[in-house]
Amino acid sequence: MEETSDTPDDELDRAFLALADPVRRAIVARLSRGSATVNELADPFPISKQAVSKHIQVLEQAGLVTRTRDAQRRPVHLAPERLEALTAWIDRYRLVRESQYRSLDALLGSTGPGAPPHHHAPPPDKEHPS
Amino acid sequence: MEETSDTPDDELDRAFLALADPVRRAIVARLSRGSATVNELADPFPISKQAVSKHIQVLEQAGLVTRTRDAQRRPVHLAPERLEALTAWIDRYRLVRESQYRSLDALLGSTGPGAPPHHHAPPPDKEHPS
DNA sequence: GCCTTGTTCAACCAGAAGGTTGACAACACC
DNA sequence: GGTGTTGTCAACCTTCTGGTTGAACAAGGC
Repeated sequence: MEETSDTPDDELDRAFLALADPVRRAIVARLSRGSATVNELADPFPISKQAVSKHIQVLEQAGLVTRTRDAQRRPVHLAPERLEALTAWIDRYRLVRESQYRSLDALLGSTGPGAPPHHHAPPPDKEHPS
Repeated sequence: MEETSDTPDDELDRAFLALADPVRRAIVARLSRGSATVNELADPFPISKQAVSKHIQVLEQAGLVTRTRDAQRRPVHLAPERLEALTAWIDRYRLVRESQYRSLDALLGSTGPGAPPHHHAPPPDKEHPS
């Protein structure tokens, strides 16, 4: 069981943070139907183009979109691999594995922030998620 | 506007935002192996318990964890449904249809200044493709 | 009743996020 | 060459976030 097999913490940070904004999610949704330019992306939103440009930069730094150059236009394309990395992360924890692991790990030992936790062996409480 | 059927924007906001922090992701990872109390969760992190308590509140408001009461303890449990809602959202956009992708060139070529004619004929989905 | 454990509340602070406006670079068109 | 479109950069403002410390509340144990 490897955590973060190919996705560093920073990248997960940026990717989740990028999707934590409705404007950026709408941009992703729109890009999934085809690439678009900044103006096209900015059009449906009541905010300035500069703000949308910033959103796109956030998405780009998160690895969720890429950009090419076509004259003065900078078309934006969705980069689905990063989205798959997110589902990969989530899928590791969607399934709550209970009984057998609980005895091993109720506490933890060696984890700093940013590193996935390991296990220890202290007094587990017996609450199960309904 | 039929957002209420699936996952409202606010909930997605909170859920993605909650996962955009390495401490909170580590808490989720930890909880996937079994429920834990605030003290247990706070132990591996170099931050105060109050800070961890805040993180847990963020996760709770995001619907990612639930809490019960056990004497003076407040054990925290993972709530996998919300995680599945996130993968459900992502899965809508992971798949980029190639035909539209290819039509990028046509789009770029035809979208003139003044930008009136968007000629995307095959829009199978709107905001939420199933 | 009092003390200990577990958790939260309140006030506060530094830094980042998201928005604005204005100016400017790059390129196309006339 | 001048004009206009596309997009970004810079400065600025406001709000939110993540952290701190210190005190307070809740439930058992003595």
